[in-house]
Amino acid sequence: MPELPEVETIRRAIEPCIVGARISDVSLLDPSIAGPEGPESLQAAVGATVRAVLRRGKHLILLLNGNRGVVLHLRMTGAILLQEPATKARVRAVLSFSNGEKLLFNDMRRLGTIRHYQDMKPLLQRLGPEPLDEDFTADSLKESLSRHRIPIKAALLDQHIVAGVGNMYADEALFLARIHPMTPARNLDIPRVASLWKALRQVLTDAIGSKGASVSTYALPNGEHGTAHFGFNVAHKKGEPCPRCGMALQRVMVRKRGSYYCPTCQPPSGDTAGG
DNA sequence: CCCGGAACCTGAAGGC
DNA sequence: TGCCTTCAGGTTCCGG
Repeated sequence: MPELPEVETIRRAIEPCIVGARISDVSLLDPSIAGPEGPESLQAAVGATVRAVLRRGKHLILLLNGNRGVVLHLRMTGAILLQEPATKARVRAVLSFSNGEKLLFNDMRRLGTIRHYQDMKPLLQRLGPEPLDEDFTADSLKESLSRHRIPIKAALLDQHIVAGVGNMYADEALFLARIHPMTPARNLDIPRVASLWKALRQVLTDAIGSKGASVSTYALPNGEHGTAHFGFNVAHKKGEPCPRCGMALQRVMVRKRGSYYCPTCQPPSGDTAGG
């Protein structure tokens, strides 16, 4: 499941291959990948030069002239490949470039999208802060969380509150910060928010260093696997002993999302709803 | 505004 | 063995 570290890893891999090149062809083997705008809308990108490859949250952005952009979102099972896959591929789209490079959009479940934006500004502005940027501080996170009474786990998954965090890294950050996933966001005091802020940045930075977590279908554009999942403490580890205290890790549903945590290290606070 | 739930999608896993 | 149901989760949309 590609989250910020996985998309950032992909960005770094493809950037040197396509920056400065011209998009020579956009081929949609599965037209539904273009979303409601329809496959024709993507033809507007043909002929444009890739000025930069950016990441914003979980969005991968090929920045074109005039603040236009081609935006790829991998959703659950999407992957970007720079070469023909060895086996079991579900290639939904192929972007070809003037320098001979090809980007293959592989996606088993067909939830991923590719879109052309005439102006990137609306997308960039509606997303929350980048958790690894300097303007994302413990104070700004506290200010944002204080406006929501939803469970902190749900708040971390809200892309308007912080961009790029998904189910795995939300659970890992909450474990490091010793916060129960059901705790109402606005009830976290400054010290606990500061712990969470630090944990979020730690978890995401470490995962980028490990080139992402290859659970499910995620792989690098050259087919290699990331290793971040080997460092996980709680994600997808129901029943295994907590690495800190040894207690069996539990899994609960928070807003329909499987949430892994240690019942001892992350006890429900007195004000935790639904505990 | 705030919040919960459905829908999208397909392969794996579990029940009978 | 095999059919059927449920689950996985990022995002958007809809309704109370």
